[in-house]
Amino acid sequence: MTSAAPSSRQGGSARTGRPRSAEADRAILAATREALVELGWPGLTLGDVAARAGVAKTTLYRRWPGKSALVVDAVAALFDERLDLPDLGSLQADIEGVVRQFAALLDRPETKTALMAVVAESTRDDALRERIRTAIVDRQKRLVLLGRERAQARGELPRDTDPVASARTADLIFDVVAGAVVHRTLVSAEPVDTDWARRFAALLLGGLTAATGD
Amino acid sequence: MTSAAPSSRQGGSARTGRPRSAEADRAILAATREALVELGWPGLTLGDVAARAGVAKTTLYRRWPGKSALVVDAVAALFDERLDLPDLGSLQADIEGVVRQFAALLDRPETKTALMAVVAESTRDDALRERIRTAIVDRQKRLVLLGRERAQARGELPRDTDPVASARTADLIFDVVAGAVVHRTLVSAEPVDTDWARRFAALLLGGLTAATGD
Amino acid sequence: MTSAAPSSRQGGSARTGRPRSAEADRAILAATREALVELGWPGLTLGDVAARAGVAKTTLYRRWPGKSALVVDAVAALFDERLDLPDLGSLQADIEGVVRQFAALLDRPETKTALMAVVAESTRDDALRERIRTAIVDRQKRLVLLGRERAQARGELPRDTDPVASARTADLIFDVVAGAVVHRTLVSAEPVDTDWARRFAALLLGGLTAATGD
Amino acid sequence: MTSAAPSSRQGGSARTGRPRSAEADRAILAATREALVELGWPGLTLGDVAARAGVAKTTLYRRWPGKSALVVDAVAALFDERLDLPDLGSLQADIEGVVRQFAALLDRPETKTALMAVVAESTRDDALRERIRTAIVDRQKRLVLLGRERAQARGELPRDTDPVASARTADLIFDVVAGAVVHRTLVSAEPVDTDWARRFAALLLGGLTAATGD
DNA sequence: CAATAACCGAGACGGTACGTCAGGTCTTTTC
DNA sequence: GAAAAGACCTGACGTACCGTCTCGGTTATTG
Repeated sequence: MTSAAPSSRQGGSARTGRPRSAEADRAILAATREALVELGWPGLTLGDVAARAGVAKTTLYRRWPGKSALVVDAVAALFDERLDLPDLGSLQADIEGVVRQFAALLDRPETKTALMAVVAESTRDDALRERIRTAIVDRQKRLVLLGRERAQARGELPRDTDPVASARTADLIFDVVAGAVVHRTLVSAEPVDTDWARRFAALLLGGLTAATGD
Repeated sequence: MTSAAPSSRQGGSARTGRPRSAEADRAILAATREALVELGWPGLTLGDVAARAGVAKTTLYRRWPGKSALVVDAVAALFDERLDLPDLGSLQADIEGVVRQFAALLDRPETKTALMAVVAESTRDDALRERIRTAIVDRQKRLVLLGRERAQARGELPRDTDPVASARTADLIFDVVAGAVVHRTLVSAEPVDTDWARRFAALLLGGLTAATGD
Repeated sequence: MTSAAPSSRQGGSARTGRPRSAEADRAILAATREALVELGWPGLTLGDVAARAGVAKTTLYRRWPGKSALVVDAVAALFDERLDLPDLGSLQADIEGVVRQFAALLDRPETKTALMAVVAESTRDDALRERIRTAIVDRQKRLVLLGRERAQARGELPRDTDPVASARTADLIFDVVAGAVVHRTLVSAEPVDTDWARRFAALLLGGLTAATGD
Repeated sequence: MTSAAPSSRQGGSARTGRPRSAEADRAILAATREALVELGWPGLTLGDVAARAGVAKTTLYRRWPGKSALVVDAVAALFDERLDLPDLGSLQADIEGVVRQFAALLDRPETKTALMAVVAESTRDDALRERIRTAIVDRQKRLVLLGRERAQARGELPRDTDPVASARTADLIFDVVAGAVVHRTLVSAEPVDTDWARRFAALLLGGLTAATGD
């Protein structure tokens, strides 16, 4: 499940000339993550990334529109790699598990420093917001859907009746889970330990099961 | 309820010399908010702020260590002004109310663009993180405490028994509420409308009342 | 007789990449002289020079280490242009001529204000002193050598026997002539008029012819 | 023969109020020389001088109009102290002696770095030029006059007949001697050793005795 | 001996230039 | 025609020093 490709050539009929090096793409994204670890978002410069990747700055600008988009692509791969939903036997356990995975991901220096920054930029850049949505947000909503399916199969949650309400609830849950973990980790700057994960999962689970009707 | 003063002179024994102009502080913070509205976080420069405030750049650097800290102070005042917790008769209504207030605050151009940016910077700057905590986070936790008190008075929530657990729960709720609203607004980039607020409040309320013990 | 080029790329093997604009060099040096005329040495700023030359400040710093070095190069060209030694028929006349030329040069606003300033800076900056020596001092010693040759051809001075002593004497004469004119013009702040030039030339000529041996 | 007092109160009728501290004057001038030695002219700042002297910057500005004037006063005292004209028995020896004294003075870090700088500034500041003239130049012309008197007493030079021509010649000699030594020391940056002093004195002496008429 | 006037230290103030750095673009030569 | 190299323009950065100002407080002379 390879993550987002960089912006492919826009013009349709491009066949002639030297082809773009695929190796360069990998090197650039790896260099970006590496630089992010060492320097953090504010210290990361495209010139430095280019130098680490053994690539000219020009090449970099030919493929990404700027620093933010590059970082989104570099970080998105980590989300695919690091987040999954192993079946832990109960919805409570599954929630705890994904919460702790997500917290661990946010604790990595690459993501910790970069995620809020690109979100901040995205408030003024629609293309960037769209890139974040497709490369990160929408891809990870699968976890919510999968978790609910399993819980329904186990009988922990009722079957969906209205598909529209179902989708809205999934979005709500995603915002609550992701938002709470991000806020705990980056704003409150407190650890997401076993205790917190358990208490958060209990709160969420209580809310989900209490809301019989709506 | 005046919000955080800028970094006062660190040396304790400061009585001599020309005193700092209090007028300048006000002008600088106002200019910062104004510039934030017009230019957004990335476009905001300290030189421009100084010019708008009719103040020299050096004056600005004498009082704040940098752009981020200044913005935190400038924005913190808005949180004090814009967030309160009028008694709407029920916990559900109180939650809905504060959620919508907070969402409205995050929709203002000053905060939308700046808040995530300073949080991003704070991941690499302990002093900045501390400033955010004292100027914004800790101050707004009062809303959670007040809401719970009222709900307890109404009999909607049980009385606290263990003060330690009580404090931990307050923190959890704060992370959930603030995180969910921020994520909905800035990451998912969807509106916090009446419906969402109602459904979120119901979810949270369910979780709170379901968790009898713990 | 084009004067000193600015500091060329230090690394030897530079062939690739965009070459430095030769046009920029000319524009910068011209702008420097122009700014020097209008603002004088203390008022001259590199930012202003860059703006006049239609060039970025960085371009300027890429080629010169600072204000002083730039001014040396800018002024050196004037020395090449403005000083020569037309054959006026006698050593006395030749000395008078070059003295008045030099005084006229020192009376120009570009040189008057800048020359002493860079010499002052050079007392603490070896690289600058070396630049002054190669770009100005050594180049103008040619005038002394040429004048002596002519005088010898006319029989006004004896032929050199010892080349070492000859060089030392040339240096001495250069210091005396240049030093006296500079001191008269800038320190005593009195004009180098016909009378002064004639009396100075007579003094020097007397010294030269009196010293038969060494 | 105490050298120039700093600018006294301009208003005539000042008698009342606290008088200016004479101690401060001494401390400031000493601090100036000290800072000049350590930092050189370009690195010397009035704030630093004030701190060294244990004095407020205000006090300093109350007495001198700026950096240059202060330095002139600080340096002028050295000229008085370090230059004299002991009778060495012949005009040649006297010239050599004063030349070497002057060169030694110019080799001190205070003077080396400061002298050209204030001269440079004086080209744009008439008050400063006047201060240099009265505090330094005119005071040291005494050496020329004294040397000539002695040489006349010894019979090495003819008695003056025309007082006007006599004064003009003294000025010329002063420019030649001071100029040559300054140029040798600061521009050519070569040492004024025994040999150079002897050859220079010989040249000058030759010029003086050759010029019978005129 | 009180009033007054000028001094003093400290340090904040508005300015201005500094030299550096990053973002992007453009121009070469090489592959 | 893409790639590497590197010069280019733009514009902000944070610092330093300038010379002025505003404080609280300290000497002197004058009344």
